[in-house]
Amino acid sequence: METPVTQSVRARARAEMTSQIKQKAREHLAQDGPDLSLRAVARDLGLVSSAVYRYFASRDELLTALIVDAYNSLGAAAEQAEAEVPRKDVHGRWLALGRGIRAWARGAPHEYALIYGSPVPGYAAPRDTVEPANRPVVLMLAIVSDGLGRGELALPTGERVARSVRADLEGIAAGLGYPDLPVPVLARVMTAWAQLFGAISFELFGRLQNGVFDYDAWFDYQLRAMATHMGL
Amino acid sequence: METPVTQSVRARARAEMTSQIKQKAREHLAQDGPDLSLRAVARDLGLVSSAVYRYFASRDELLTALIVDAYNSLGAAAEQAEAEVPRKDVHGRWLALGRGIRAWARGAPHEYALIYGSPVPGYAAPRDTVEPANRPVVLMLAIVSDGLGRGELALPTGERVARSVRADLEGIAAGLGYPDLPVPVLARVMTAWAQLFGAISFELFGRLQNGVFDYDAWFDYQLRAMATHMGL
DNA sequence: TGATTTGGGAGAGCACTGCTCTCGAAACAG
DNA sequence: CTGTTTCGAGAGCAGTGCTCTCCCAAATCA
Repeated sequence: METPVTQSVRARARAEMTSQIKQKAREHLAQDGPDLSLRAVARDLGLVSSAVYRYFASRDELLTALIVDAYNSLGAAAEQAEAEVPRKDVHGRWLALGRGIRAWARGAPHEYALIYGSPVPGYAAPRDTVEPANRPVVLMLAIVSDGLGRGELALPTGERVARSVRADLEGIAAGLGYPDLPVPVLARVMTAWAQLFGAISFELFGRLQNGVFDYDAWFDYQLRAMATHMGL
Repeated sequence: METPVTQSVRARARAEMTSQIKQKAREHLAQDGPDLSLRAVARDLGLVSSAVYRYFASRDELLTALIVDAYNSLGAAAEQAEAEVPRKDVHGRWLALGRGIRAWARGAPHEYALIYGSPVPGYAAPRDTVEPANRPVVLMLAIVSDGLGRGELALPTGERVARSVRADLEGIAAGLGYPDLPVPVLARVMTAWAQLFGAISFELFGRLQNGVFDYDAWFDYQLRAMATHMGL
């Protein structure tokens, strides 16, 4: 019942090399922008370009790996930030979640651009990415769900939601493990999710330059505004 | 006092060629994604690659020209859509504006990605782009300003805006020609602007695939939600 | 142990890219 | 008609993604 050590040596070397390539690629991405050069990565690792193809079948596959990693990294950061707030403080949990996501994005803007910027040409999101990509949304649903259970969520009233939208939202919520959330709440959460993404993108992509200077405060304002919108 | 016809011939030919290059570039962008190949554009025009450099100093400069055009195209589409609604119907004007922007984006997704996706590596927004880029925001301010004047805008109450945010927002509004709008209104308009952008980006970049199917209805819901948020 | 399969790096090479340079011809100006 | 400007052609450079062959060392099997 021993682990196959011999194979493990090779496997470990391979895993090591793979993560080294990804790491160098991330550095190049941060340094030289999104036009990632496989050859440059190989050079920095003392490799010849063709050697990299033993680990990634193409440049796109490398990028896909980086995208998957970025989704997971963002998801972990979001979950950790949110977890540090007492469960009963649903408003604080939302703020922490938003701030955590923004902090991660500011710390790794190129990886943020990778997953939330314009999609890469040849790239079609593989199955690996959809689950980690949903982690922040799942967190949002968990927060409003808790708020609802604790009676700390103001249910939206007078909400008119088209039937098709209702169906779509119910499908999404069911797929993410929250089949019982009221549709108006879902609608507002998804609206806030788009707002959050838009706010961060505006900041990181420089769309507010020479207009907003105190980005921290502006982002916080928006977080609170959407909290109110969601009834938190 | 005649126009210099002789020079005009050359100038016209040059303008013609310039716009042909841009047009073909747009087609390639739509066909083959954002990795625009100058040589391919030249080939399609029966030119050798170096000839293109008589018109654009670099690939980046061509892209910049396309970006400026895209901003203006979007601005014009937004203004036209908004103009078709009676002035007194401020709610309808907001809906028309949002739908117009989305329609333009869906009709030219690659140009939308060019201006609202991740920024191009070497590219720093030149002065030419900031004015056309602001046109949609100016429209939004015009709508809420009209709504305020006509008493059709519900002023937000209980809004707490940090001092630095207040200053930033006032600066933005003043720079866009609406120095007298109340800060809470401004804050909500800018929040809605980010939401609008986020909603369109999610749709176009496929971030809601297998979740939302009736994109029209979902977008309309969000537009109405943000209208309420702005007091329209 | 010895033979053999396998993994992975090196190197050459192909087609492509952005960009620069020189050259020549046409269009313009005086 | 002469000189100048404009602009396309072509060659060439350095870089790219990717493929192929070669080859060696390490792991596997007999």
